[in-house]
Amino acid sequence: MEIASKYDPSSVEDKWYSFWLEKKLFRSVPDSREPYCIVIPPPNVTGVLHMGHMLNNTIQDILVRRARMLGKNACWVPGTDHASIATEAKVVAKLREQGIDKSSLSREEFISHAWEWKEKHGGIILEQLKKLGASCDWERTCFTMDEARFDSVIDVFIDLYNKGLIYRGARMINWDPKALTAVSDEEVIYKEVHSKLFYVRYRVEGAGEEWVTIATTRPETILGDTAICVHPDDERYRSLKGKKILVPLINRAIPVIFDEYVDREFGTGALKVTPAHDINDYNLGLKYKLEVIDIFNADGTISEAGRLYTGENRFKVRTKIVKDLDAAGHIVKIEDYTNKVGYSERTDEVIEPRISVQWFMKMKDLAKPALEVVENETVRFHPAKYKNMYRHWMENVTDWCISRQLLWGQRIPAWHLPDGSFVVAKTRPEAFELAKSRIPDPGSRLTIEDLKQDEDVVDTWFSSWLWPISVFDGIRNPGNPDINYYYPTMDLVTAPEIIFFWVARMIMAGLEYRKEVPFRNVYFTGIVRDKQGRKMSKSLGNSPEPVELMSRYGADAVRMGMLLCSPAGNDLLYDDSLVEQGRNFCNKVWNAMRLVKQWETDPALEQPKSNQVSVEWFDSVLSAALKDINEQFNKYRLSEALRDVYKLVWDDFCAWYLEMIKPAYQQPIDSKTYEATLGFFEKLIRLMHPFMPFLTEEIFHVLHNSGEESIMQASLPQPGFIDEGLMAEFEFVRQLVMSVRAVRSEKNIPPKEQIPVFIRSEKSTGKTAHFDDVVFKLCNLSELQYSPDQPAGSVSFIVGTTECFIPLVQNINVEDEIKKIEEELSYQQGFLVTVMKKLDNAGFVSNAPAKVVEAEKKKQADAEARISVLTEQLVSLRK
RNA sequence: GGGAGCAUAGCUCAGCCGGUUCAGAGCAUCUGCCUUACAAGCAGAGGGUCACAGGUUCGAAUCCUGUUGCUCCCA
Repeated sequence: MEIASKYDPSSVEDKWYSFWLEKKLFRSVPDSREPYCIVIPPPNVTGVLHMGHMLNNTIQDILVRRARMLGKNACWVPGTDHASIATEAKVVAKLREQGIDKSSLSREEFISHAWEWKEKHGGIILEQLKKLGASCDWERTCFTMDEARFDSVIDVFIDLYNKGLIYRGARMINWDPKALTAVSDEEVIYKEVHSKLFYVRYRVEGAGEEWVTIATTRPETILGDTAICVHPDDERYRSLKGKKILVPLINRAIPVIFDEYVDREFGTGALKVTPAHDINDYNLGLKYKLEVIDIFNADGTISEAGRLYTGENRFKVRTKIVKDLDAAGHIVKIEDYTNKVGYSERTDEVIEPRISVQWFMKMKDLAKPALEVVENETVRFHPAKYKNMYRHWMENVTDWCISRQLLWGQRIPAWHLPDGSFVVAKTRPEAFELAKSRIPDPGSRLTIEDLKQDEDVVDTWFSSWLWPISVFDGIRNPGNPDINYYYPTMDLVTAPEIIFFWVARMIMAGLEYRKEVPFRNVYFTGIVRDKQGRKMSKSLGNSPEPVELMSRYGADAVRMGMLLCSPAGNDLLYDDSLVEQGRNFCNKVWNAMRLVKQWETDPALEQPKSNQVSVEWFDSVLSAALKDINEQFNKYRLSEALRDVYKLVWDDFCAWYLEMIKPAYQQPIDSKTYEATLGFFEKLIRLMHPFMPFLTEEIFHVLHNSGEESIMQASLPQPGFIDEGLMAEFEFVRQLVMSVRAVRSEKNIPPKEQIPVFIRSEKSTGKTAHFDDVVFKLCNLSELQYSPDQPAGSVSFIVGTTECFIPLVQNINVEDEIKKIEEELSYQQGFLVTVMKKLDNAGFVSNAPAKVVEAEKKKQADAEARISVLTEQLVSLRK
């Protein structure tokens, strides 16, 4: 059978994914094994797979596949979230294309359109994840709006309301004038913008030509001004005491207030106060009981209350009002200015601070225990530096605005009564009962139809924070077998940017509803950027299309490429060369398989000593590597673990071991070595499987079958005996071989030409005792001799402290040799000086630990030995 | 404005509790090879004042202070 010399992932990947599905190898149900569970950070139904998902889900798959091979009952629960703002925007846009206006539809009609949209587009990402090899238990796929998750949200809302943790009230909130909804503090992105600082003078009432000048970036809000504020100690404004100021253009008289809040250095030291449109002004307003004039409509146009420019857009009005103010003589000057402006995360619209009646969740009490479990490492962060950020947020947490003025989502289970009060209950009849019980008059005329359900829905994150519980239906059925078995989950893999949106709140929910953290470890991935360090985005067009990338290079290659360069929490600068490296590695493994596969065994053949020692050596190398890799995984250093695997397979196995045991062309190999090699190979592909599932499954089946149907059912290899002595001995051999190769390369001796090598030593202390034959083979020697003398006409080199020689047929260039040795000598002498400096230092010898002093003494001895060898060589060369 | 983090080879990073021939890895670069598994490969080579300035110490890439530059988070 001819095996292609290039690995072709396209002929392999779909085949094995279908196989895994067919055999239900991703399926998990509770049993007596130890559980290992990950819940997917639910991607948003409006999204398509991007490079960030690729990285994130690759890591999850590695963890899950590894856990499975460690004998755990591994369960990876997939799902999506409903993304109320984003989805609603998509649906509105689609309806508009069809000529349908959202406002012409009833709530129910709109929601049925949204469901239709979700059914059509909502599963795209999950399908794409299958290409990546994601071993999710697809039978468990959840959605934040399906029945169990929907009900859980409602139940939790009611419960928290009854516990007094949810309240309704008028507060300054972040208003998105495009989506026409409130958003939480976390959904506001502050961006630096170049704007203008306008100096506007206001006339002081009654007093002829007395003016006060304020500085503002938002002159349009002048229409909502209800006070001017200055610092009580500011000499400049002493005279304003008891006076009134006239708002320009509309001549409303407003008071002057004195408060230390004002920064005297900023602008003119006088501040216009617009309580309806700025959070700080709002607080001043509360303090001084100022009038609140809301000059904006929900869509960001000026309202009737503004008196001028009614119905016009806020930004257009800014230009207009400046012109009008200038014409009326109110503009003093205009400066360029850089400030930070809040934008809506979802719509990129400039956020309008607005006073509005909304639903809030009290965070302080929930935050406290949630901080505690991270501080005491019940939940571990990887990397740990994110604890700082988490702590800072938790200690300064503000109440969470959870209501959204949207239709797509869980409608708030509050029922308003005609008298303006409300009750919170799951159903209308329940609400009615509750309402009746509140009314003191039994003969009340209240009917069930009088109840009006709140129009708002809850924030999508109010679904997501329950995810680790709700995917197992643990809110509605807290004692069910799934939740008891799988919760708490083990690892969560997510991006640091949602540490507050999601991670913090999941921990709160877990502690509140299960009295137990939702996961043990949080692995923070980096952000995937392009080569220039820019975030990948659609508008920049700097992101490769993941599915296309996988079909070009293979999913295994992409997985490797992504992971190789992304230690936890570090951003990954994506470049195709990373994926190429992954592809090349796959090909390397493939070709190693081809090599081994083509060997013929001869049962009559004895195992040569060199093969026996090679097998023993690699066995130790493998064990040592497995030990290291286990440790890397324990520390969640996945990228480093992969690097170790890469080195083990490519360098130690392919470049050294296979070359050591490789039979001559078309010669058979002894069966003992062959079997050992197959054993190694299988251990290696099992080790590699979590990283590159497809290639390893293919090779697993090509090589031989150890009984399991799939590599997924095989166990992960574990370290055995490590022969340190043998490994150290081989290090000398490795150095020797590399030196001989270097000489060959330098002297242009063709690889095919056999050469002799002499080692200055007594045979009895042969440096390569166990490996003589290996050296012979790897260096293509004609002879390997141990001798106390230097042969004539030879070049020399030093391995460790041992002198070696290669006699040359051609004349050696004495000058070149001398120069080389002199350089080496001067390096060694310099080195010796630094070592002696330490050893001559009484402080060092008396203070440093004995081990360190010993090491320095060894350095001294080695350096001296080498210096003497080099000196001798110089003497003999100069003869 | 408040907080956190980072600065090591051309690039991306590792380097733990200060001490092993400690200045490393991968990629990239350069040189030579189509050597019967692999040119998606093999062999070899060059490349760094560990941001800067002080300090602690017998000893600092590592600990402390300051400076500069960059990044992130929060308001």
